[in-house]
Amino acid sequence: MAAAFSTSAPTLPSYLLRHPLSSLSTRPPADDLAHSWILEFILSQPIPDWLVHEIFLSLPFSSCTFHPHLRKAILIFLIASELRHRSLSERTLHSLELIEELDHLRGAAPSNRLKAAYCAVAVECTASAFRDGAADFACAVERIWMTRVPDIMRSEEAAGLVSGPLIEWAERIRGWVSSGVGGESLLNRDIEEALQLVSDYLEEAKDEIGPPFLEIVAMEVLKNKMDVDRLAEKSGSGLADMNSSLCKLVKPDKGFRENVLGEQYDCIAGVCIEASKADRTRERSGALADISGKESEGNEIREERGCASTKHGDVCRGVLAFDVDSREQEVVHLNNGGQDIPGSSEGVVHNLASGGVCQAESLQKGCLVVQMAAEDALLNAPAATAAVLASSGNKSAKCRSKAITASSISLVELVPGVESGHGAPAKKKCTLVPLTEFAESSPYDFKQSRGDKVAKECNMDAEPSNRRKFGTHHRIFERNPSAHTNEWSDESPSSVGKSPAPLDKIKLHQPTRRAAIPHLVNGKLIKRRPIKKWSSLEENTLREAVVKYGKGNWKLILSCFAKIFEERTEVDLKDKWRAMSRYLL
DNA sequence: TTAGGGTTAGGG
DNA sequence: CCCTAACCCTAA
Repeated sequence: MAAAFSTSAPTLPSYLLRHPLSSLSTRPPADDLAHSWILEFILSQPIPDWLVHEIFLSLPFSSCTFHPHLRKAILIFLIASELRHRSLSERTLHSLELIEELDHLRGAAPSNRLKAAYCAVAVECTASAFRDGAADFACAVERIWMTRVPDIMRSEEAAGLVSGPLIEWAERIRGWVSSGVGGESLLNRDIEEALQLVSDYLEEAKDEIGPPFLEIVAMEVLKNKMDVDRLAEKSGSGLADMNSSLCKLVKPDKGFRENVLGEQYDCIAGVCIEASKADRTRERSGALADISGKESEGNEIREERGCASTKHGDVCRGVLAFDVDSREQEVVHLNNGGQDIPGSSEGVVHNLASGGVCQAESLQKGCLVVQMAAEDALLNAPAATAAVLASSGNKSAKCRSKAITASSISLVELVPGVESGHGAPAKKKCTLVPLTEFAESSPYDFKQSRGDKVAKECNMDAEPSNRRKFGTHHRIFERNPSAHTNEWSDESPSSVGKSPAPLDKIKLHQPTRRAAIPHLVNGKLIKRRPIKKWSSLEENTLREAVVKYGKGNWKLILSCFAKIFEERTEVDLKDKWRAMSRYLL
């Protein structure tokens, strides 16, 4: 269907063409168009950040080039994510710089709110470092005020971030550093002010980029009952499929609803179910999962009531059950032009705090339009979802995609690979590219116009020295080596105070492990971990987890039952299952 | 990250 | 000493 859109775009209704992601002049590779729509839609949904990331990784983008509009949406999402965690870091600064460069590229005037937010974040980062100690403060001043800020002042693209207050702060802080006095006033700063300014800018930015393409399409379909016959007639066979789909969507027959639409809901339901489970695991430090079924109160009820079912007809029960904070829940009936969505008699549980009915409707629209407009990607949605589920915390599983046909999804093989040995054909290296990197990937239109100057090296393993520099300023298409904060990882106590984790890998929750490397204890060399007998709880959990997730998904199982499998490794799980299998045989 | 072979600790 | 469970190593 994406191909149909790309080849017969002139016949598209004008309201579709108004959206940046439908622009003929800036169209990404056809295969990626639908994925861009989906990603843009997903970014706007009230689902956990890590899940957005997982879905993103499951979208088989064929190219590393992204539309500036999509990149801006990603950057806004990343900043919003930090805001939700009440965390402002130099990564926030970096994201704001990237946004300013994107705005500059399209000729948009610098935003005053953006300037204010940038200044506030820069000061807050400095204040935060100041609170951490003199050494951190000195480093932060060096990075932010001696390097970053002068760089943006010099650079053409990010100069729009420079404001009077920023210059004043730069002078003030440099003065403090040189004189050694006066910095104490930084301690009195309130992060709330910075958070509010960033929040204000985000509101403006979200208004500016507007609703997702898919939502606009869905809105039109649902409101105006798009004249699909006329559209199809105009477009010829290219849109015949869309015509057919639209007819079914607007007037869905039972079979279609159950078999096709239901499947889409099934996918999303599955993702959300796992989101709910995994979030519970994370949020409660792994206090999960009495899988014997004793746990049946509060949020868990959602799952037991029906979320766990993935059979058609059941899939809409408790679809959006990813709220883990026991916030108010409400059952909302989805309605499609007076007709219930299949299986929706029980309604959709969703998070009112995140947008209420609109969110449920958005999801509904997304499903409808995804079915209509992104057939290429969404026909593979079950496989993609399976990949998400199978690889939550198990990234390489995506490369193998056991449960997925090879043709169905290329997943994260987005990164130009390294040559394999023995003269074998070059393989794509299965390197995961976090959303942050794609937000920084070069826009295809800009890339073409500027040649290799801005070409992004997608291989995250590449040495920074291989990357083009633009003075000392961190170019929009380069990673920022000084950016701190790893928003995709759960902060572990052991990581506090240490160097930030590399940003090119997603970190999922890891249970604490017993020391495995040979080490000295009281002068005695410990070569291996002490033997820890498996409890019956662990054994039972493992049995049920294998039934649930399948043998071989040890990382996923460990992640889901981190609390129960405390101090176990995925290899331990594998070994134990092997031993148990032997016993059973 | 996983699978499978190898090694080690501990109980009988 | 043997057996088994738990743990380790390493190729793919």
